[in-house]
Amino acid sequence: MTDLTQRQQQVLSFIRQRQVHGETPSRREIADHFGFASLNAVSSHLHLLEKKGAIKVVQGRARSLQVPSPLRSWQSVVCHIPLLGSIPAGRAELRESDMEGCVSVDVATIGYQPTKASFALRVAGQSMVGRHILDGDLVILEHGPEPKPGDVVAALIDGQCTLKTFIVKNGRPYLKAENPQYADLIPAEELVIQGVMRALIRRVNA
Amino acid sequence: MTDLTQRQQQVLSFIRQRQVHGETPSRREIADHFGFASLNAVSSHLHLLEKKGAIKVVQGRARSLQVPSPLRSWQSVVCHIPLLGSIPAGRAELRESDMEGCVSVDVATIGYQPTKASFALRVAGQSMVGRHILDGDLVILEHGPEPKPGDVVAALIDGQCTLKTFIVKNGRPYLKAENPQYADLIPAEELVIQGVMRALIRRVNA
DNA sequence: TGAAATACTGTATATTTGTACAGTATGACT
DNA sequence: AGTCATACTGTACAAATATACAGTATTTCA
Repeated sequence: MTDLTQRQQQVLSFIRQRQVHGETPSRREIADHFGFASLNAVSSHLHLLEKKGAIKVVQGRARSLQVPSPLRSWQSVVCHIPLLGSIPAGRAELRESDMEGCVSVDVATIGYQPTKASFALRVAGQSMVGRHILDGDLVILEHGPEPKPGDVVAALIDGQCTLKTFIVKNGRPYLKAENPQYADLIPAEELVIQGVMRALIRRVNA
Repeated sequence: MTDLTQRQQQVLSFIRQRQVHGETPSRREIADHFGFASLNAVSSHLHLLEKKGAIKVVQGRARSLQVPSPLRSWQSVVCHIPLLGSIPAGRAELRESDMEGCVSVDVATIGYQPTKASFALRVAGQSMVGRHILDGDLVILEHGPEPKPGDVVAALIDGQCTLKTFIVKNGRPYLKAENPQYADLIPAEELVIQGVMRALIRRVNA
């Protein structure tokens, strides 16, 4: 396959940019962007791009350019999970005011399909290093399901949302910190469990 | 704001589904999907959905329905990183044949803008537990940049791509495993460093 | 020098698409 | 009974859009 011309690359990356923002450009919009007076300038570029396999043109459909990529065939659905700063007492209603950001990950990577009851938290403190969860890590949790012994859960303790390990001792549930310095055991019945950990994302400073 | 009718929810989720696949449906396609004989059925639904704030209709533009969401304003650009099964010797050319999957994450979450030299690996073995990197974790790396002391790097050792810590001792670079059981020190000059770790994603089995 | 590919202008047209208007039917609520 | 919102059929039309054809200038390459 021939390589792309400079101009063709420009057109391609313009289409790509628009795709990211959720809109496939029409031929007229491409012409406007590059200052073309003629639509045929766009059309011929698109033809060449298709001939070289860089794009796929669906006949007769508006705004339906497709940019295939070797990655594309591996991609799974990307879902968006609210990153909460703090969880208010009571139910973990996902209020807009508590939202601090958004975590977007594909389903295959985190290994499960998030629901409306999914949310993310940023870990504060070293209390879970024993489970290899570090300060600053981003944890994705699921609100609702009953935790199993050994699960990492988020619980509301003194108004603060804290990560603990859920354990059962003598038939009674407890929460445990995974750090020798914070080796306290809290009866789980006194607490509201906000969610069960499902995934973790860590960024490493360059 | 009024709640959505059952039918309106159906229409909305159909639009959402198509959006995920990269295409916004036209009014005729929506009509076809639901078996409407009239376009006005679609139009009135869209009007009501817009009135209730569930969608945004851009006037006069084909396939330009937008589905706003409280999350939307927080979303950043999602990028797609190839998940490699094995890295062949020599340059880390991203060949299609080595691709095993695709990791999609947004830029804000992993904290940097990946390039074409970015790739992901699945961690095999316990050699990096000391750095809180576990067996099965997914690591995102950047090919190219010179590692700094203390960075986690992927290196090609005996044809296997392995994670190590990059350290400098007596002015000479070494690679070190972060596990007392594998406490060997390898001179870095003998090896090809494939990439520097930038982020980590861990999935927790439900 | 000549051929071929690229990069455009200019004009025209068929199709897709959005939009408007008129009307029917049904259920919920007052 | 009457009003209102919802959920459609049916028809028509204008704007947006894709597409085709004819032609020019420039570069590349043989």
